Amino acid sequence: MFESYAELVKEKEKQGKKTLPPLPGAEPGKVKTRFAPNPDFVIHLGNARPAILSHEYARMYKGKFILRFEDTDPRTKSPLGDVYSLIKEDLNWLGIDWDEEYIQSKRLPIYYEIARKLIRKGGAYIDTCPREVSRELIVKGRACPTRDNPIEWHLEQFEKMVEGEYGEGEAVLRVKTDLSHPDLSVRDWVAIRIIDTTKYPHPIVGSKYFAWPTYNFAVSIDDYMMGVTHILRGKEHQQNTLKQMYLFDHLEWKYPIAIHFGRLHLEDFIMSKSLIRKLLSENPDKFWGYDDPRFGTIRGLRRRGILPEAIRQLILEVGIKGTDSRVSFSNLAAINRKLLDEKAHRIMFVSNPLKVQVTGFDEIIAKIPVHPSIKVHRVYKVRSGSEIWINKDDLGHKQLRLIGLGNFEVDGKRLTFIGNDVSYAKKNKLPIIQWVPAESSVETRVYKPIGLEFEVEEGLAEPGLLEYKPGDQLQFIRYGFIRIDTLEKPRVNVVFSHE
RNA sequence: GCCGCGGUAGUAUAGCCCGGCCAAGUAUGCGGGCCUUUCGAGCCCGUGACCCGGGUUCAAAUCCCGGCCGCGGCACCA
Repeated sequence: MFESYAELVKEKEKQGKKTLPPLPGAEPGKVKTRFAPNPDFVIHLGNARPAILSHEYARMYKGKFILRFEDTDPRTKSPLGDVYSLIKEDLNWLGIDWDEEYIQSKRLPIYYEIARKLIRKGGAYIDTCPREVSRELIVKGRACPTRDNPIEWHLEQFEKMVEGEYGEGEAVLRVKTDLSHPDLSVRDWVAIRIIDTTKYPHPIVGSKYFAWPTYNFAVSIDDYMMGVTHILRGKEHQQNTLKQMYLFDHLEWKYPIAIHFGRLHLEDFIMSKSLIRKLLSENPDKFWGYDDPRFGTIRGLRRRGILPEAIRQLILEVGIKGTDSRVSFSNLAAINRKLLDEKAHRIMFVSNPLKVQVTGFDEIIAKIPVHPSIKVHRVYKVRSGSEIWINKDDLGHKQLRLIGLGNFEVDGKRLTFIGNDVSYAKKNKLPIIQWVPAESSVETRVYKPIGLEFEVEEGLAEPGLLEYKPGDQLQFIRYGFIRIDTLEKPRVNVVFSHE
């Protein structure tokens, strides 16, 4: 157990890790945070912010972290059955583990129980006015006349709502707040409404329930009952915090500490759930799915070759500021590059290939280092007079050095060996270039995400590429980092991560 | 329109609560150098910011007021 925040920080720094600013009101061992996604879509980089920060703070203070699925709207934000597990996969991949897991749709009886309690306390009422009528009254600072009915009446109507005797729009449970609050949505906000689940079945509980809690109602109850001490979420929830506080007051509960941070935009990437959904349904041939590397979804970034640790570092760096952050991809790439560089194996890949002949020696055993800091090599035997592929653009020099082969003099499409001295190459600033043996190259297609498009580049890689499998991340020498995506017979498809 | 939050270098962030040690730290980017028997990296040096205007004070990035700009919310969505 740590005595203070200062010690927590010291401990972290000892491990060489980035630290977050202290969490207000946090006591080591007692912090409890949660990440509460709506399973209507896979999570993206923006969602990773509350997830990673909440998790990080919980771990930092040796507290608990909860994963909670907020799936209480089968009508307009219909949860998708497979998304629950996809989100869990994404979180695991990000290195997030959780101590407790809940699904709100399985907790409706709990919300009903609290609703009854709240009605008995006079903190909520059943509104059976037509929706437009209630609306007009609330705008004027008044309310549906049923607000003043006796508590017994409300309790009865509530049971009718639960039993399914009311149809959609015929009755709602409202929390009493302040009918003169400047924000109209705060005035007597809706806690429970009817959703006809015979028309909109819920992927988990089907058509079992008709009375569904709204976000604010379910969140409040869960945060209280689960003992959440700190709520970290985006500033789009600021008004919700206000609404929820009325409920906490009615029930005499203490509100957790809430922190609202700004939005996180990754420039040039689509993060909007609705837009991605639309693109996928309208262009099924153009996009690859939730994990298309052109999308800012967590799985998209993974397929692009972004490491989970890079995402974590970015989020920790951005922190809990209230302002929006516009992060460029090159910034994320810079973090990723640093992590990738020390472990990505090197492969010689030639784009824009041109066949040339090498002469002026007998036979050279070219040793290509798998990685500059490892003493393992791939070996290619090259005889004088044989052909290799190099990038056409590299031919514009008088002399050049071919990695592992030596220094050469350029004469048209013929390269003549002039020595193997590296210092000569350095001294004369010869470009040190990659090449691929002509008789055993690997056809390679590179997909470079550019906005919503792919720039496709065909090229040839050295045979060593075949030692790797989809998902492996490599550096194509003088080209950039790539992630092997799929193997298509003789061809290898890779996704370009970044330079 | 109403309500709320915020504005530090190209980008991101520290500092702001508890004014002085901040002629503002860090990362990335950019420029230059060094090292290395091969790409990359690493190391060193340099570049560059407190939205504007008033006020309080011996002293303001930090406190107060006004303006401007950005963002969020104003659902029987989450």
